[in-house]
Amino acid sequence: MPRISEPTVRRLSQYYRVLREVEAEGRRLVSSHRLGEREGITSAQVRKDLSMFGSFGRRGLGYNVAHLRAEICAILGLDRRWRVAVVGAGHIGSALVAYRGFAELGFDIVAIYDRDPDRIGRRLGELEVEDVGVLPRVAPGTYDMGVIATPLRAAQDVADLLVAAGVRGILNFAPRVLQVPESVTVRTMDMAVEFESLSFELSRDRSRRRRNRDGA
Amino acid sequence: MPRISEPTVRRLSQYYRVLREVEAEGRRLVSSHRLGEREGITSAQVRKDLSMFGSFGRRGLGYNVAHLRAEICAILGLDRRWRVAVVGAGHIGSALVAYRGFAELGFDIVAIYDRDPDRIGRRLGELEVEDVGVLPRVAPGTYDMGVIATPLRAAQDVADLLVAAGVRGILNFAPRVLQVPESVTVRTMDMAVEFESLSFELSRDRSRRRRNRDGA
DNA sequence: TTTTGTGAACGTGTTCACAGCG
DNA sequence: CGCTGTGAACACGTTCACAAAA
Repeated sequence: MPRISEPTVRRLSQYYRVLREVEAEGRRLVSSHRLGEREGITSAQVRKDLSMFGSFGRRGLGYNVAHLRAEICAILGLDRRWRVAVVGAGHIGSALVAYRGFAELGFDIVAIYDRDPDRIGRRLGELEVEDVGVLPRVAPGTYDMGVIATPLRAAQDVADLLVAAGVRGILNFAPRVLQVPESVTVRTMDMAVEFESLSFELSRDRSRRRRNRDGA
Repeated sequence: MPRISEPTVRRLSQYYRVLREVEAEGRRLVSSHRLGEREGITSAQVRKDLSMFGSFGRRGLGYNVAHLRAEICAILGLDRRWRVAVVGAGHIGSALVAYRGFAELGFDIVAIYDRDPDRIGRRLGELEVEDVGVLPRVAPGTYDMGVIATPLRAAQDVADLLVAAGVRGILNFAPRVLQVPESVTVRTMDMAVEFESLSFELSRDRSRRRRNRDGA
């Protein structure tokens, strides 16, 4: 199996989304063209991405929707459930706990922590906000992933706590690059960067605009 | 001025952040090495990025912090204020309105809309939730940018409304690629893609792990 | 004929390495 | 000597174009 690039993984996620839609529409087969179209991806790119993992299609016909969906599901590691701990019970943390879409994909938010005594003990859906002080005492392996939804100043400390608790992946909402061991993967959602990239684009001369790219 | 790539713009945003920190620390000069270090960017990359816009440094010394900060501020279009309308007064929309960090960068959230009668009229900080039905009647130019923080099914309709209202940039939290005219720029924050890219990474054999990348 | 799978060509972004200047 | 600015080399991702298969 060749090295898989980050853009390829992100697109697999998009194909997976389209496949679920297409499956719901009752189609049995889908071409690389149709598969990429909805997400603005060329058919050549779709075929190249999929060919990294095997030959899933049939020449002249396309891909079997159910089969390809199952393959990508396994490739992305979505054929199991992931236990996620959220740290920070502010707006973002609450939003994540309230949103049901992640559980559908296999990501169960099983705990939410905060430092603020006013928040500790409050109910959020099925969960009760726990004191982040007890996080260092959870058994390793309790959580697979952590989400950092705290103010900036707490982010690195929380990252350290999550790493100590044995998480192997972190989704970070704080606008800062986190120091973590090589064995831990971090993805940062940086809204400031997105806003600023919009303002850069809007500040440019209209006449020299390029194709409208979308991070999707 | 050469064509500026998307990764370069995102890094400018990161340099800008470091420069504000470094300025607060009272430093007058900063080297390309120090400037990139905190965000995990090499000094060569820093110099290359900056050289796209001019020669801001002094050989043997580095860059003047205040001056470079002002230059990047202008390049990113942060030397003015941007009027932002948020559509969707759920958790994400509320989080954006409550967070003060964006105003510091020049992004003023000046309105929040929703469709739900239970939410319309409610106060969120300084704002009152307005009926999204009145959005088509705002004067063009009232908003520079829009944020889509609605459920998936409403996203494209809201995008159309925002475009009709004359916004030129959209920050989209719905997991879907939006159809907009070429003159409008969209950036999508897709949490499902981020979660799935984490699960892909965590599912891979540890031994073949690569350098830990961070989208920052 | 349709559509995949894929090497080869291409384009773009990153890194190297060093000349140039302070 | 230190650090920037930058062409040249390199690595990587995308697109092309076509043989192969249904």
